[in-house]
Amino acid sequence: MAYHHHDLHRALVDAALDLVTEEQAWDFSLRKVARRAGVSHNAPYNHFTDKRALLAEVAASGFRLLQQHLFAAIADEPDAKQALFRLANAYVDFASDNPALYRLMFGPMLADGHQNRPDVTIEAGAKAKTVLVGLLQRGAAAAAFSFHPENTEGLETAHLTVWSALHGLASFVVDRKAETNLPEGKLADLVLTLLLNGLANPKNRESQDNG
Amino acid sequence: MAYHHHDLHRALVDAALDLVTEEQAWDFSLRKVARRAGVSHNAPYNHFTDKRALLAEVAASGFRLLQQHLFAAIADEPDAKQALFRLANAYVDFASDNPALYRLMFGPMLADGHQNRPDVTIEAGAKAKTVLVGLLQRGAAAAAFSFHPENTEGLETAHLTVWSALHGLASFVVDRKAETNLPEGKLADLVLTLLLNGLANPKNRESQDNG
DNA sequence: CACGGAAATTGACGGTGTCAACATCGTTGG
DNA sequence: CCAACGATGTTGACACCGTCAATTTCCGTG
Repeated sequence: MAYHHHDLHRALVDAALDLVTEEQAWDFSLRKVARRAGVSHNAPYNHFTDKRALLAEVAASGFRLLQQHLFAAIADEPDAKQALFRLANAYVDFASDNPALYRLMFGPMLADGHQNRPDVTIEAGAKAKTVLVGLLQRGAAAAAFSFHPENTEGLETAHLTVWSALHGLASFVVDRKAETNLPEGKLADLVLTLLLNGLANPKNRESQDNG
Repeated sequence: MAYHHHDLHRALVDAALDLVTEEQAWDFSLRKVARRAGVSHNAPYNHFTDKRALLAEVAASGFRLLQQHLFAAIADEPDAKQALFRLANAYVDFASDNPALYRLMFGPMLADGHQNRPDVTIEAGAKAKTVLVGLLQRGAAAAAFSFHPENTEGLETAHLTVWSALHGLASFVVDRKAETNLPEGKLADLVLTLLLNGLANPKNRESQDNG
Protein backbone atom coordinates (compact mmCIF):
# COMPACT_ATOMS: atom_id res chain seq x y z
CA MET A 1 0.00 0.00 0.00
CA ALA A 2 2.66 2.45 -0.84
CA TYR A 3 1.08 5.83 -0.83
CA HIS A 4 3.77 7.09 -3.13
CA HIS A 5 3.99 5.50 -6.51
CA HIS A 6 7.38 5.81 -8.10
CA ASP A 7 6.31 7.43 -11.35
CA LEU A 8 2.57 7.30 -11.63
CA HIS A 9 2.57 9.74 -14.50
CA ARG A 10 4.41 7.34 -16.74
CA ALA A 11 2.53 4.36 -15.34
CA LEU A 12 -0.82 5.91 -16.22
CA VAL A 13 0.21 6.71 -19.78
CA ASP A 14 1.50 3.16 -20.17
CA ALA A 15 -1.68 1.70 -18.73
CA ALA A 16 -3.75 3.79 -21.11
CA LEU A 17 -1.60 2.70 -24.04
CA ASP A 18 -2.09 -0.90 -22.99
CA LEU A 19 -5.83 -0.41 -22.80
CA VAL A 20 -5.93 1.17 -26.23
CA THR A 21 -3.95 -1.60 -27.88
CA GLU A 22 -5.55 -4.47 -25.99
CA GLU A 23 -9.19 -3.55 -26.11
CA GLN A 24 -8.84 -1.50 -29.28
CA ALA A 25 -11.09 1.05 -27.67
CA TRP A 26 -10.17 4.68 -27.99
CA ASP A 27 -12.96 5.50 -25.55
CA PHE A 28 -11.56 4.14 -22.32
CA SER A 29 -12.52 5.57 -18.99
CA LEU A 30 -10.13 7.39 -16.75
CA ARG A 31 -11.24 5.24 -13.85
CA LYS A 32 -10.34 2.10 -15.75
CA VAL A 33 -6.87 3.41 -16.40
CA ALA A 34 -6.48 4.15 -12.72
CA ARG A 35 -7.70 0.66 -11.83
CA ARG A 36 -5.21 -0.90 -14.21
CA ALA A 37 -2.43 1.17 -12.70
CA GLY A 38 -3.55 -0.04 -9.27
CA VAL A 39 -4.50 3.32 -7.84
CA SER A 40 -7.73 4.96 -6.83
CA HIS A 41 -9.94 6.70 -9.33
CA ASN A 42 -8.74 10.13 -8.30
CA ALA A 43 -5.02 9.57 -8.20
CA PRO A 44 -4.58 10.60 -11.85
CA TYR A 45 -5.68 14.11 -10.97
CA ASN A 46 -2.41 14.66 -9.20
CA HIS A 47 -0.59 14.23 -12.51
CA PHE A 48 -3.10 15.32 -15.14
CA THR A 49 -5.41 18.24 -14.90
CA ASP A 50 -7.94 16.47 -17.06
CA LYS A 51 -8.83 13.28 -18.79
CA ARG A 52 -7.99 15.20 -21.93
CA ALA A 53 -4.47 15.81 -20.66
CA LEU A 54 -3.93 12.07 -20.30
CA LEU A 55 -5.41 11.38 -23.71
CA ALA A 56 -3.12 14.04 -25.13
CA GLU A 57 -0.04 12.31 -23.80
CA VAL A 58 -1.21 8.95 -25.06
CA ALA A 59 -1.70 10.48 -28.50
CA ALA A 60 1.74 12.07 -28.29
CA SER A 61 3.22 8.67 -27.52
CA GLY A 62 1.43 7.35 -30.55
CA PHE A 63 2.97 10.03 -32.73
CA ARG A 64 6.39 9.13 -31.41
CA LEU A 65 5.77 5.50 -32.28
CA LEU A 66 4.61 6.52 -35.75
CA GLN A 67 7.70 8.65 -36.19
CA GLN A 68 9.98 5.75 -35.32
CA HIS A 69 8.02 3.44 -37.58
CA LEU A 70 8.29 5.79 -40.53
CA PHE A 71 11.94 6.50 -39.94
CA ALA A 72 12.80 2.83 -39.69
CA ALA A 73 10.98 2.18 -42.94
CA ILE A 74 13.01 4.63 -44.99
CA ALA A 75 16.32 4.54 -43.15
CA ASP A 76 18.23 2.30 -45.56
CA GLU A 77 16.66 3.43 -48.82
CA PRO A 78 18.80 6.01 -50.59
CA ASP A 79 16.43 6.65 -53.48
CA ALA A 80 13.92 9.27 -52.43
CA LYS A 81 11.10 8.07 -54.60
CA GLN A 82 11.47 4.49 -53.44
CA ALA A 83 11.69 5.70 -49.86
CA LEU A 84 8.45 7.58 -50.34
CA PHE A 85 6.74 4.36 -51.30
CA ARG A 86 8.11 2.69 -48.20
CA LEU A 87 6.97 5.57 -46.04
CA ALA A 88 3.47 5.47 -47.50
CA ASN A 89 3.13 1.77 -46.86
CA ALA A 90 4.57 2.09 -43.39
CA TYR A 91 2.12 4.86 -42.60
CA VAL A 92 -0.92 2.90 -43.70
CA ASP A 93 0.36 -0.23 -41.99
CA PHE A 94 0.80 1.63 -38.74
CA ALA A 95 -2.76 2.88 -38.85
CA SER A 96 -4.04 -0.52 -39.85
CA ASP A 97 -2.14 -2.25 -37.05
CA ASN A 98 -3.12 0.26 -34.36
CA PRO A 99 -6.56 1.47 -35.35
CA ALA A 100 -7.68 2.63 -31.94
CA LEU A 101 -4.45 4.47 -31.27
CA TYR A 102 -4.53 6.04 -34.71
CA ARG A 103 -8.05 7.24 -34.15
CA LEU A 104 -7.09 8.69 -30.82
CA MET A 105 -4.16 10.51 -32.41
CA PHE A 106 -6.18 12.08 -35.20
CA GLY A 107 -9.67 11.88 -33.80
CA PRO A 108 -11.72 14.66 -32.31
CA MET A 109 -11.76 13.44 -28.72
CA LEU A 110 -8.85 15.54 -27.60
CA ALA A 111 -10.13 18.78 -29.01
CA ASP A 112 -11.63 21.14 -26.52
CA GLY A 113 -14.73 23.14 -27.24
CA HIS A 114 -12.87 25.36 -29.66
CA GLN A 115 -11.26 22.60 -31.70
CA ASN A 116 -7.90 23.29 -30.13
CA ARG A 117 -5.58 20.44 -29.47
CA PRO A 118 -3.13 20.13 -26.60
CA ASP A 119 0.35 21.42 -27.28
CA VAL A 120 2.08 18.17 -26.44
CA THR A 121 0.07 16.35 -29.11
CA ILE A 122 0.60 19.02 -31.74
CA GLU A 123 4.31 19.04 -31.10
CA ALA A 124 4.66 15.27 -31.34
CA GLY A 125 2.60 15.25 -34.51
CA ALA A 126 4.75 17.92 -36.09
CA LYS A 127 7.86 15.93 -35.24
CA ALA A 128 6.43 12.86 -36.93
CA LYS A 129 5.73 14.92 -40.02
CA THR A 130 9.40 15.86 -40.03
CA VAL A 131 10.27 12.44 -41.40
CA LEU A 132 8.23 13.11 -44.52
CA VAL A 133 9.50 16.68 -44.91
CA GLY A 134 13.11 15.59 -44.70
CA LEU A 135 12.51 12.92 -47.29
CA LEU A 136 10.86 15.40 -49.63
CA GLN A 137 13.78 17.78 -49.22
CA ARG A 138 16.21 15.00 -50.00
CA GLY A 139 14.26 14.12 -53.11
CA ALA A 140 14.01 17.71 -54.23
CA ALA A 141 17.76 18.09 -53.91
CA ALA A 142 18.10 15.06 -56.19
CA ALA A 143 15.64 16.61 -58.64
CA ALA A 144 13.21 13.76 -58.08
CA PHE A 145 10.20 15.96 -57.45
CA SER A 146 8.42 18.79 -59.13
CA PHE A 147 9.70 21.58 -56.91
CA HIS A 148 13.11 23.06 -56.37
CA PRO A 149 14.86 22.52 -53.02
CA GLU A 150 14.76 26.25 -52.27
CA ASN A 151 11.08 26.56 -53.11
CA THR A 152 9.64 26.51 -49.63
CA GLU A 153 6.10 26.97 -50.85
CA GLY A 154 6.50 23.99 -53.14
CA LEU A 155 7.86 21.94 -50.26
CA GLU A 156 5.00 22.92 -48.00
CA THR A 157 2.45 22.13 -50.67
CA ALA A 158 4.08 18.80 -51.35
CA HIS A 159 4.24 17.74 -47.74
CA LEU A 160 0.70 18.91 -47.07
CA THR A 161 -0.56 17.00 -50.08
CA VAL A 162 1.25 13.77 -49.30
CA TRP A 163 0.40 13.95 -45.61
CA SER A 164 -3.25 14.61 -46.44
CA ALA A 165 -3.44 11.74 -48.88
CA LEU A 166 -1.80 9.38 -46.42
CA HIS A 167 -4.04 10.40 -43.56
CA GLY A 168 -7.13 10.20 -45.70
CA LEU A 169 -6.22 6.80 -47.03
CA ALA A 170 -5.29 5.53 -43.58
CA SER A 171 -8.58 6.76 -42.19
CA PHE A 172 -10.52 4.87 -44.81
CA VAL A 173 -8.53 1.72 -44.27
CA VAL A 174 -8.95 1.93 -40.51
CA ASP A 175 -12.67 2.55 -40.77
CA ARG A 176 -13.10 -0.17 -43.35
CA LYS A 177 -14.64 2.65 -45.31
CA ALA A 178 -12.44 2.19 -48.36
CA GLU A 179 -15.24 0.26 -50.04
CA THR A 180 -13.07 -0.51 -52.98
CA ASN A 181 -12.34 -3.60 -55.00
CA LEU A 182 -8.69 -2.73 -55.13
CA PRO A 183 -6.42 -5.03 -53.11
CA GLU A 184 -5.97 -3.51 -49.68
CA GLY A 185 -2.26 -4.25 -49.56
CA LYS A 186 -1.60 -2.17 -52.63
CA LEU A 187 -3.70 0.87 -51.89
CA ALA A 188 -0.76 2.92 -50.68
CA ASP A 189 1.26 2.11 -53.79
CA LEU A 190 -1.62 2.91 -56.10
CA VAL A 191 -2.43 6.20 -54.45
CA LEU A 192 1.18 7.30 -54.26
CA THR A 193 1.83 6.31 -57.87
CA LEU A 194 -1.06 8.41 -59.05
CA LEU A 195 0.08 11.26 -56.87
CA LEU A 196 3.57 11.10 -58.33
CA ASN A 197 2.48 10.74 -61.94
CA GLY A 198 -0.36 13.21 -61.81
CA LEU A 199 -4.03 12.66 -62.34
CA ALA A 200 -4.02 14.96 -65.36
CA ASN A 201 -0.90 13.56 -66.94
CA PRO A 202 -2.01 12.00 -70.23
CA LYS A 203 1.23 10.20 -70.92
CA ASN A 204 0.34 7.55 -68.33
CA ARG A 205 -2.97 6.82 -69.93
CA GLU A 206 -1.80 3.88 -72.00
CA SER A 207 0.58 2.25 -69.58
CA GLN A 208 -1.88 1.99 -66.69
CA ASP A 209 -4.40 -0.18 -68.42
CA ASN A 210 -2.73 -3.41 -67.47
CA GLY A 211 -1.36 -3.92 -64.02
CA MET B 1 -49.03 17.12 -23.29
CA ALA B 2 -49.60 14.91 -26.25
CA TYR B 3 -48.33 11.48 -25.55
CA HIS B 4 -47.92 10.91 -29.23
CA HIS B 5 -45.47 13.05 -31.05
CA HIS B 6 -46.16 13.40 -34.73
CA ASP B 7 -42.82 12.27 -36.05
CA LEU B 8 -40.40 12.03 -33.19
CA HIS B 9 -37.91 10.13 -35.26
CA ARG B 10 -37.37 13.09 -37.56
CA ALA B 11 -37.65 15.56 -34.70
CA LEU B 12 -34.86 13.85 -32.79
CA VAL B 13 -32.53 13.81 -35.75
CA ASP B 14 -33.25 17.47 -36.35
CA ALA B 15 -32.69 18.32 -32.72
CA ALA B 16 -29.40 16.49 -32.79
CA LEU B 17 -28.37 18.29 -35.95
CA ASP B 18 -29.23 21.58 -34.29
CA LEU B 19 -27.16 20.68 -31.27
CA VAL B 20 -24.20 19.74 -33.43
CA THR B 21 -24.28 22.94 -35.41
CA GLU B 22 -25.11 25.24 -32.52
CA GLU B 23 -22.80 23.98 -29.83
CA GLN B 24 -20.29 22.60 -32.30
CA ALA B 25 -20.04 19.58 -30.08
CA TRP B 26 -20.02 16.17 -31.66
CA ASP B 27 -20.26 14.64 -28.21
CA PHE B 28 -23.79 15.52 -27.26
CA SER B 29 -25.81 13.42 -24.87
CA LEU B 30 -28.86 11.49 -25.89
CA ARG B 31 -30.75 12.97 -22.97
CA LYS B 32 -30.01 16.48 -24.16
CA VAL B 33 -31.39 15.67 -27.58
CA ALA B 34 -34.54 14.35 -25.95
CA ARG B 35 -34.82 17.46 -23.81
CA ARG B 36 -34.48 19.69 -26.86
CA ALA B 37 -37.14 17.70 -28.63
CA GLY B 38 -39.37 18.16 -25.60
CA VAL B 39 -39.69 14.53 -24.64
CA SER B 40 -38.49 12.41 -21.78
CA HIS B 41 -35.02 10.91 -21.71
CA ASN B 42 -36.28 7.51 -22.74
CA ALA B 43 -38.56 8.43 -25.59
CA PRO B 44 -35.80 8.10 -28.18
CA TYR B 45 -35.58 4.39 -27.46
CA ASN B 46 -38.90 3.90 -29.19
CA HIS B 47 -37.32 5.07 -32.43
CA PHE B 48 -33.65 4.21 -32.13
CA THR B 49 -32.23 1.05 -30.68
CA ASP B 50 -29.14 2.88 -29.56
CA LYS B 51 -27.52 6.21 -29.20
CA ARG B 52 -25.28 4.98 -31.98
CA ALA B 53 -28.32 4.55 -34.23
CA LEU B 54 -29.24 8.19 -33.75
CA LEU B 55 -25.68 9.32 -34.35
CA ALA B 56 -25.64 7.22 -37.48
CA GLU B 57 -28.67 8.99 -38.87
CA VAL B 58 -27.26 12.38 -38.02
CA ALA B 59 -24.07 11.45 -39.84
CA ALA B 60 -26.11 10.21 -42.78
CA SER B 61 -27.91 13.54 -42.90
CA GLY B 62 -24.53 15.19 -42.93
CA PHE B 63 -23.47 13.12 -45.91
CA ARG B 64 -26.62 14.10 -47.74
CA LEU B 65 -25.87 17.75 -47.04
CA LEU B 66 -22.33 17.26 -48.27
CA GLN B 67 -23.61 15.57 -51.40
CA GLN B 68 -25.91 18.46 -52.18
CA HIS B 69 -23.15 20.95 -51.46
CA LEU B 70 -20.73 19.20 -53.79
CA PHE B 71 -23.30 18.76 -56.51
CA ALA B 72 -24.33 22.38 -56.39
CA ALA B 73 -20.71 23.44 -56.66
CA ILE B 74 -20.04 21.60 -59.90
CA ALA B 75 -23.48 21.68 -61.49
CA ASP B 76 -22.87 24.48 -63.97
CA GLU B 77 -19.23 23.84 -64.80
CA PRO B 78 -18.85 21.82 -67.98
CA ASP B 79 -15.08 21.50 -67.84
CA ALA B 80 -14.20 18.50 -65.72
CA LYS B 81 -10.90 19.81 -64.47
CA GLN B 82 -12.38 23.13 -63.44
CA ALA B 83 -15.27 21.33 -61.81
CA LEU B 84 -12.80 19.25 -59.84
CA PHE B 85 -11.31 22.42 -58.42
CA ARG B 86 -14.75 23.60 -57.43
CA LEU B 87 -15.56 20.29 -55.83
CA ALA B 88 -12.33 20.31 -53.85
CA ASN B 89 -12.99 23.79 -52.52
CA ALA B 90 -16.59 22.98 -51.76
CA TYR B 91 -15.51 19.89 -49.86
CA VAL B 92 -13.02 21.71 -47.68
CA ASP B 93 -15.43 24.57 -47.16
CA PHE B 94 -18.14 22.22 -46.01
CA ALA B 95 -15.83 20.67 -43.45
CA SER B 96 -14.58 24.05 -42.36
CA ASP B 97 -18.10 25.42 -41.97
CA ASN B 98 -19.45 22.38 -40.11
CA PRO B 99 -16.51 21.04 -38.16
CA ALA B 100 -18.49 19.16 -35.54
CA LEU B 101 -20.77 17.56 -38.08
CA TYR B 102 -17.82 16.65 -40.27
CA ARG B 103 -16.08 15.02 -37.35
CA LEU B 104 -19.19 13.10 -36.50
CA MET B 105 -19.48 11.88 -40.08
CA PHE B 106 -15.91 10.64 -40.33
CA GLY B 107 -14.99 10.24 -36.71
CA PRO B 108 -14.74 7.06 -34.74
CA MET B 109 -17.71 7.60 -32.46
CA LEU B 110 -20.14 5.64 -34.53
CA ALA B 111 -17.98 2.60 -34.92
CA ASP B 112 -18.87 -0.33 -32.74
CA GLY B 113 -16.27 -2.44 -31.02
CA HIS B 114 -15.20 -4.00 -34.29
CA GLN B 115 -14.76 -0.75 -36.24
CA ASN B 116 -17.93 -1.41 -38.17
CA ARG B 117 -20.11 1.50 -39.13
CA PRO B 118 -23.89 1.51 -39.42
CA ASP B 119 -25.27 0.72 -42.84
CA VAL B 120 -27.25 3.93 -43.15
CA THR B 121 -24.09 5.98 -42.70
CA ILE B 122 -22.06 3.90 -45.11
CA GLU B 123 -24.75 4.15 -47.73
CA ALA B 124 -25.09 7.91 -47.45
CA GLY B 125 -21.33 8.30 -47.57
CA ALA B 126 -21.10 6.19 -50.70
CA LYS B 127 -23.77 8.28 -52.34
CA ALA B 128 -21.87 11.46 -51.59
CA LYS B 129 -18.79 9.93 -53.15
CA THR B 130 -20.85 9.36 -56.27
CA VAL B 131 -20.59 13.04 -57.11
CA LEU B 132 -16.82 12.74 -57.37
CA VAL B 133 -16.93 9.47 -59.26
CA GLY B 134 -19.32 10.83 -61.83
CA LEU B 135 -17.14 13.85 -62.34
CA LEU B 136 -14.06 11.70 -62.80
CA GLN B 137 -15.89 9.58 -65.35
CA ARG B 138 -16.96 12.67 -67.22
CA GLY B 139 -13.40 13.93 -67.26
CA ALA B 140 -12.03 10.60 -68.36
CA ALA B 141 -14.46 10.52 -71.26
CA ALA B 142 -13.11 13.93 -72.26
CA ALA B 143 -9.55 12.64 -71.97
CA ALA B 144 -8.84 15.08 -69.18
CA PHE B 145 -7.36 12.53 -66.83
CA SER B 146 -4.68 9.91 -66.87
CA PHE B 147 -6.97 6.89 -67.16
CA HIS B 148 -9.29 5.65 -69.86
CA PRO B 149 -13.05 5.74 -69.25
CA GLU B 150 -13.26 1.95 -69.42
CA ASN B 151 -10.38 1.42 -67.01
CA THR B 152 -12.33 0.71 -63.87
CA GLU B 153 -9.21 0.15 -61.82
CA GLY B 154 -7.90 3.51 -62.89
CA LEU B 155 -11.19 5.11 -61.95
CA GLU B 156 -11.22 3.48 -58.56
CA THR B 157 -7.65 4.50 -57.90
CA ALA B 158 -8.38 8.04 -58.95
CA HIS B 159 -11.46 8.43 -56.84
CA LEU B 160 -9.80 6.82 -53.85
CA THR B 161 -6.82 9.12 -54.20
CA VAL B 162 -8.81 12.30 -54.61
CA TRP B 163 -11.25 11.39 -51.85
CA SER B 164 -8.37 10.54 -49.53
CA ALA B 165 -6.56 13.78 -50.25
CA LEU B 166 -9.74 15.78 -49.73
CA HIS B 167 -10.62 14.04 -46.50
CA GLY B 168 -7.08 14.34 -45.20
CA LEU B 169 -6.88 18.00 -46.05
CA ALA B 170 -10.31 18.70 -44.60
CA SER B 171 -9.36 16.91 -41.40
CA PHE B 172 -6.30 19.07 -40.99
CA VAL B 173 -8.20 22.24 -41.69
CA VAL B 174 -10.94 21.30 -39.26
CA ASP B 175 -8.47 20.39 -36.53
CA ARG B 176 -6.40 23.48 -37.18
CA LYS B 177 -3.66 20.95 -37.57
CA ALA B 178 -2.55 22.17 -40.97
CA GLU B 179 0.24 24.12 -39.30
CA THR B 180 1.24 25.62 -42.57
CA ASN B 181 2.14 29.08 -43.73
CA LEU B 182 0.17 28.59 -46.91
CA PRO B 183 -2.99 30.69 -47.15
CA GLU B 184 -5.87 28.61 -45.83
CA GLY B 185 -8.22 29.65 -48.62
CA LYS B 186 -5.94 28.24 -51.28
CA LEU B 187 -5.02 24.93 -49.73
CA ALA B 188 -7.54 22.99 -51.79
CA ASP B 189 -6.30 24.56 -55.02
CA LEU B 190 -2.69 23.93 -54.17
CA VAL B 191 -3.22 20.32 -53.20
CA LEU B 192 -5.39 19.55 -56.18
CA THR B 193 -2.99 21.24 -58.57
CA LEU B 194 -0.13 19.14 -57.31
CA LEU B 195 -2.29 16.05 -57.51
CA LEU B 196 -3.19 16.80 -61.12
CA ASN B 197 0.31 17.73 -62.24
CA GLY B 198 2.13 15.02 -60.34
CA LEU B 199 4.67 15.30 -57.58
CA ALA B 200 7.30 13.61 -59.75
CA ASN B 201 6.56 15.59 -62.87
CA PRO B 202 9.71 17.62 -63.58
CA LYS B 203 8.17 19.83 -66.20
CA ASN B 204 6.37 21.84 -63.54
CA ARG B 205 9.54 22.55 -61.67
CA GLU B 206 10.20 25.92 -63.21
CA SER B 207 6.70 27.29 -63.43
CA GLN B 208 5.79 26.78 -59.80
CA ASP B 209 8.40 29.03 -58.33
CA ASN B 210 6.31 32.14 -58.59
CA GLY B 211 2.68 32.10 -57.70
C1' DC C 1 -67.18 1.49 -27.45
C1' DA C 2 -63.91 -1.71 -25.48
C1' DC C 3 -59.32 -3.03 -26.00
C1' DG C 4 -54.77 -4.07 -27.53
C1' DG C 5 -50.66 -2.33 -29.00
C1' DA C 6 -47.74 1.57 -29.94
C1' DA C 7 -45.66 5.53 -27.83
C1' DA C 8 -44.21 8.17 -23.94
C1' DT C 9 -43.38 8.43 -18.94
C1' DT C 10 -41.19 7.64 -14.44
C1' DG C 11 -37.88 5.20 -11.87
C1' DA C 12 -33.80 2.65 -11.18
C1' DC C 13 -28.94 0.88 -11.83
C1' DG C 14 -24.20 0.95 -12.74
C1' DG C 15 -20.81 3.77 -14.69
C1' DT C 16 -18.31 8.18 -15.56
C1' DG C 17 -15.58 12.82 -14.88
C1' DT C 18 -14.62 15.88 -11.48
C1' DC C 19 -14.62 18.47 -6.98
C1' DA C 20 -13.80 18.58 -1.85
C1' DA C 21 -12.19 16.76 2.39
C1' DC C 22 -9.17 13.69 4.55
C1' DA C 23 -5.18 10.43 5.17
C1' DT C 24 -0.46 9.21 4.46
C1' DC C 25 4.18 9.60 3.14
C1' DG C 26 9.06 11.57 2.25
C1' DT C 27 11.73 15.42 3.10
C1' DT C 28 13.56 19.25 5.25
C1' DG C 29 14.57 22.77 9.03
C1' DG C 30 15.17 23.47 13.77
C1' DC D 1 15.85 13.47 16.24
C1' DC D 2 11.57 14.85 15.28
C1' DA D 3 7.92 18.04 14.01
C1' DA D 4 5.77 20.13 10.41
C1' DC D 5 4.79 20.76 5.63
C1' DG D 6 3.82 19.88 0.91
C1' DA D 7 3.17 16.43 -2.39
C1' DT D 8 0.75 12.29 -3.30
C1' DG D 9 -3.09 9.06 -2.78
C1' DT D 10 -7.76 7.85 -0.82
C1' DT D 11 -12.57 8.11 0.20
C1' DG D 12 -16.85 10.21 -0.52
C1' DA D 13 -20.03 12.89 -2.95
C1' DC D 14 -22.43 15.12 -6.97
C1' DA D 15 -24.46 15.56 -11.35
C1' DC D 16 -24.79 13.40 -15.49
C1' DC D 17 -24.95 9.68 -18.73
C1' DG D 18 -26.78 5.29 -21.44
C1' DT D 19 -29.83 1.80 -20.82
C1' DC D 20 -33.35 -1.49 -18.83
C1' DA D 21 -37.95 -2.33 -16.53
C1' DA D 22 -42.43 -1.18 -15.18
C1' DT D 23 -46.14 1.92 -15.81
C1' DT D 24 -49.26 5.21 -17.95
C1' DT D 25 -51.42 7.36 -21.81
C1' DC D 26 -53.14 7.54 -26.31
C1' DC D 27 -54.93 6.00 -30.95
C1' DG D 28 -56.76 2.86 -34.36
C1' DT D 29 -59.13 -1.18 -35.02
C1' DG D 30 -62.65 -5.00 -33.90
